[in-house]
Amino acid sequence: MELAQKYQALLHEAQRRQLPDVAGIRLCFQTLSLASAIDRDCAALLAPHSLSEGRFVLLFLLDAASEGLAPNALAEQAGVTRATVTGLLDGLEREALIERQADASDRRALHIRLTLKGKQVAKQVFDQHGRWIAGLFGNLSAPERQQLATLLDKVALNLDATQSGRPE
Amino acid sequence: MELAQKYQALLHEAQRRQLPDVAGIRLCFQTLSLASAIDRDCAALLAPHSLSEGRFVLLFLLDAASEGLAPNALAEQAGVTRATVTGLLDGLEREALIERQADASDRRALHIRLTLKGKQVAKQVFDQHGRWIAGLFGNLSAPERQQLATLLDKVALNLDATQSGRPE
DNA sequence: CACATATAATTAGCCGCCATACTATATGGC
DNA sequence: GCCATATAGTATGGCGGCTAATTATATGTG
Repeated sequence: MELAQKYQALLHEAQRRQLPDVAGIRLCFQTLSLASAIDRDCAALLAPHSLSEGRFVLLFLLDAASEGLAPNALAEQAGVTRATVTGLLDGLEREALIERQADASDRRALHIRLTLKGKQVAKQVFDQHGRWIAGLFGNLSAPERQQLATLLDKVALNLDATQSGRPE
Repeated sequence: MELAQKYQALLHEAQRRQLPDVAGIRLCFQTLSLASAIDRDCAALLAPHSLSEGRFVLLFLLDAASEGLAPNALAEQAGVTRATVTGLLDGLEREALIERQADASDRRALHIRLTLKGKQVAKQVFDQHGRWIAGLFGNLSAPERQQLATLLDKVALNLDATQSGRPE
């Protein structure tokens, strides 16, 4: 695997300094590089539709909610702040994929719905995205996948443990 | 492992729709979630020193170059654009960790060096960072680490293959 | 030497994330 | 009903990534 350039530079230096556990550093950088590569690949897939990952997530959530959703519900489900949702919705509205409608029972609130165009793009993109993501681990056997999932879980567990133990 | 909120929402919906290969989707989200968690953990470690990951990388590279480095060299090694380096250096300069000096032989160019404060912070942070990163995979056995590395490499290989095969 | 081209560092604008503040509105207790 | 508090969506500014443009400088060719 080719590590992202910054990780190559850092790793090269870690080796030069003969830091302990260079292999652990390398493993970390492998994980991060792979994640970056996946993100980059995903972005390339979404860009022709004028979508970013953030916009894609909102599109997906809205497609699943026939009655529309309020921005704060979108924020909750997407795991970002309301402020961020405003910007993402601005982009989607600019592309005529969504429309903002007033809420009848709460003058502060909005309902966000997909336009017809939005629904069409959604259908197209989800199909494409689904096929792409299904192929990501396509060269791993079922046992290998299980193995990978278990190992990732184990690392995440360690991360959670060290994080909660941090005296901050 | 607890997936990032947006992935939980997407996965929930993928399950609801009975998409094929939900396990593959889940595996992808596990990888991305772990990477995000590592990034977040790293950011928490660096923040008390007024450093972000980007700044840390530059600090590290500069610490390794006793004669200083030019911004374009930093950009190359860090794998970002010169424009991005300018912003990062601005931040580091603001914190008095670096100084910009004119290059005697090329009026367009600069030399970037660590200040004394910069060297001290660097020493402290690298020590801390090294211990942190060494502990990341601390709960994996040596064979498990090897396994994880191999699996990550394999996925990355697949990603590279599908990417170069893309007719763009 | 003149000039076309390339390069260095920075600026400006876009994007997506955050936190904070703001304006308008809703809620609940007294 | 009044008022303190909370909430909805947005604006603003910071940050770090990008691209393209800019100004100053360097290079190479004829």
